[in-house]
Amino acid sequence: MTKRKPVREEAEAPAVAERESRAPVEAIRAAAFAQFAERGYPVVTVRDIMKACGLTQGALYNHFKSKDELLHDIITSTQGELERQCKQAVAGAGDDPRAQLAAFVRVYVVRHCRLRIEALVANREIGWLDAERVADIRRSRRAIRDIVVAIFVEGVKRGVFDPPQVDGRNDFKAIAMALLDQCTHVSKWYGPGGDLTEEQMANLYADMALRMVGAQPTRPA
Amino acid sequence: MTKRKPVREEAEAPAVAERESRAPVEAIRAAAFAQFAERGYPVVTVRDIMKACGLTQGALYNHFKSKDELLHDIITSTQGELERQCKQAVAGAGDDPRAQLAAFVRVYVVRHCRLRIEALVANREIGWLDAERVADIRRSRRAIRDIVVAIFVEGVKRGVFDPPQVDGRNDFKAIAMALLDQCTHVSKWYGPGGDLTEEQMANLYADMALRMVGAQPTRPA
DNA sequence: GGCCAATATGAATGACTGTTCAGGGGCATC
DNA sequence: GATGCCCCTGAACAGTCATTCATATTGGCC
Repeated sequence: MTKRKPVREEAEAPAVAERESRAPVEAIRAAAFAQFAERGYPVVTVRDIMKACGLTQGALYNHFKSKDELLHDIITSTQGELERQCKQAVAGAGDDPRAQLAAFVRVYVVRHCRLRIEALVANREIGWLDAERVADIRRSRRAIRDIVVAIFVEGVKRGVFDPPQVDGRNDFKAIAMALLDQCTHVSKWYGPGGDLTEEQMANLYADMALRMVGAQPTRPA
Repeated sequence: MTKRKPVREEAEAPAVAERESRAPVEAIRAAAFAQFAERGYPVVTVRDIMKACGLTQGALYNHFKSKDELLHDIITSTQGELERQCKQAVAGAGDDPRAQLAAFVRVYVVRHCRLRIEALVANREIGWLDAERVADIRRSRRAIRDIVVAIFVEGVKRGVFDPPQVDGRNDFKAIAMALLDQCTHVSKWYGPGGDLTEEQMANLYADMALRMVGAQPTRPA
């Protein structure tokens, strides 16, 4: 994307040191990202990445310890941003679990429509990381799932949700996984040239989510 | 699908020649399968696969043209069987679209719980195949989606479904994709050691599916 | 002008890749 | 016993890979 050469910018803007130190790293990140998305981590070579930002293979190791670390770096930043947005959406949705769930799904779906490349890489390439690097990403995913579960719990407590039960018992985790799976994987097939806009997708999925948990109408019809 | 060498079959018990000709091919398939599932197609070597079934790398090429063809063979047989099972489930579910949808989801979910390794490979590794080999797999997936869409259409026509709309219009394809995504990806997280049995998963997902499309209760409560 | 710390280069390293192929065994058939 | 077929072996081939490193270039600072 933004391909920047290490041009020294004369002392002016306050972010001088920052921009200078960030430029090559950012270029590598962006190039790696685009290539991982298109062709997949294991078949993208270090040479490919570096050539795409006008450098040679050796230069990578001035900025990242290894190819693995580069991937990890990319995925964690995407995942962290997703978690942050989800929390923010729920926090800003007021008190009603129905509104919270709708807000959550809306943000989640819009993000996965808009940044579907990022989502794709994060979901598809995670398997190439070694166990310890994968751990904190899994933690973040569990955290997101638990946000959803908490909304379910509160909604049932207040009597505004009536989710499907398994042999008379609730299994919020399974329902949360089903919901997240369906929302996550819009990134696999949604395209802006399709029938629906991001906004329409968000509305549709929020609607389906509320139906899945048997939400009562917000105001008495 | 059934790849059979041009072995002249002597006139005798048909099972003999079949067993003999199938043994090495099947062993390779199974070994490749297990390894692709665990580590991913591009990092599994031909040597790995063949060692796992007690042969050396060269022997692969007595049975498959290339590593690519081996993967393609594995995925198409899985996908074909899935499509067959889905059609059968719907056909055997009687006339009511609600029963058809429930039967479809039940079969689809049970299969993706039970054969989650197969599903995982088929979904994750498909990207390594070249365009022409990928085409018939995509065709099969569209066929499955269209089964679902057809059920939606019929259900709405009969007034037993009331699915969420987008700006007053139906988008059955989007809903079908959402439903299939959520059912497909149980293969990523379901484990027999978890809280629910396959049967309970099937019931839960069938229930959610009916809710998603606003199905009327089957008999007046 | 001289020095320093970053950073880029590109050849070299050593390992691993999918695929080919000449050679050889095992076995049912003549 | 010979023939012919299927199948396997294991070395060889021609690549590609991530990573390292000695060497060079750079701009900022004294």
